[in-house]
Amino acid sequence: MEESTIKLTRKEQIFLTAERLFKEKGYMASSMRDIAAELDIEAASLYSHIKSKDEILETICFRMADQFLESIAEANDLYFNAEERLKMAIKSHIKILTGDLNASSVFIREWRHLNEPRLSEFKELRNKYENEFRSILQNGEDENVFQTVDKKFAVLTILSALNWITEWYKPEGEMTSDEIAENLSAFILNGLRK
Amino acid sequence: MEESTIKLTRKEQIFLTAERLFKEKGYMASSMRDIAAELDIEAASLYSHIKSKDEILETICFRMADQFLESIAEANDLYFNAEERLKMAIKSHIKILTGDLNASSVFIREWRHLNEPRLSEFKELRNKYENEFRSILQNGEDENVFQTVDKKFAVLTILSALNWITEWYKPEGEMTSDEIAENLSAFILNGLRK
DNA sequence: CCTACCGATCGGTAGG
DNA sequence: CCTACCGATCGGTAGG
Repeated sequence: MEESTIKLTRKEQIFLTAERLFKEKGYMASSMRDIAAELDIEAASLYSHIKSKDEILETICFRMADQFLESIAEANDLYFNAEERLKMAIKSHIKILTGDLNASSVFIREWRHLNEPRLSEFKELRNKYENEFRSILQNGEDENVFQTVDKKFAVLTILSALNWITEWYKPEGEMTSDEIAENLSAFILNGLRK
Repeated sequence: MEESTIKLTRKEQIFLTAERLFKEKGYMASSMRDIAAELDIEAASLYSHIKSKDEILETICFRMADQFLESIAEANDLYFNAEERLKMAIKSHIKILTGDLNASSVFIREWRHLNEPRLSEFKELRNKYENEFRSILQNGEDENVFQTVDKKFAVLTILSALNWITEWYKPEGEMTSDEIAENLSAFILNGLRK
């Protein structure tokens, strides 16, 4: 595990531990004392490295949001037709998810516990990301390659299928991350193509 | 709203209020005092009608689980070919979800906070339900109507797309529950057919 | 990074 | 259904 073999700052160790606990038990059910115990220190000592429990959740959620937004910008830069853009966007999304399951789960499930104004900022980033997907579907429709569908509805359906991966994916499992990406993008493209 | 116009037992009012709060803020972030305040009574008074906070969550989760299991049994009873079975199973699933968004959200998101042994019982029911879907996909493959796919993977993908509806569906929105069911079952069937 | 501690809040009970 | 209350636990601070 990274936590024990690679040298990380205490702050990063705190984030990694929190991600794991937040995924397992949820943000509200994980106490600062739980996190501290995992690191063999006292709860009060955490506050030498971080400002608050809120800060941990914020850091996790916004780091993930940034990664997702970067990856779709890259897909749009690299490709110019809708089908390849969507294929890469789906694969990158899955790569990010499976590359850090703990942080991804927190990003997907626990963002509701962000406080304002961070909560609104987060929702805005999410919306921006969904918008990029909607644009790709529109591209495909304009190119006469994709069917005419309700974009909002289609994007939410696609992203839900992708995000659910964090609920069942096991790195030791039968399917590799790439196989999942291949299957899912084929399934989705198949459903969208004319 | 049902809560004010139809006469309900106090116990049912407590469940309805809890479903709404658990959906909005999550189980852990909703206190017994929050629930009581919504009903204009003291927290201690809740305990004349229910045994514990746990009991509320259990009731919500298992009621929903029972509904889903009944609905798929009905689909299997009424139809004998895979395509019709799956179509009805999808539509019934969506009807249950949109028919009670609060309870459905709790069922989907908050079951993790069940305690043993109820947690294991719940997971078993969930697995039973997923198994019924897997059987239908197998039927379709045997009938030479559906493609050969990884059933576990396909069912999780289908259910995730269905369940995500609770995150964005608004009864006042543009799409009716039936339209969503129609679109989604067409999309899924399209992806599965040979 | 620790000891010692704070005020707030939690689920729940006793007794009426 | 309420008053009065319990022990436990929470996020966080002061001061070293």
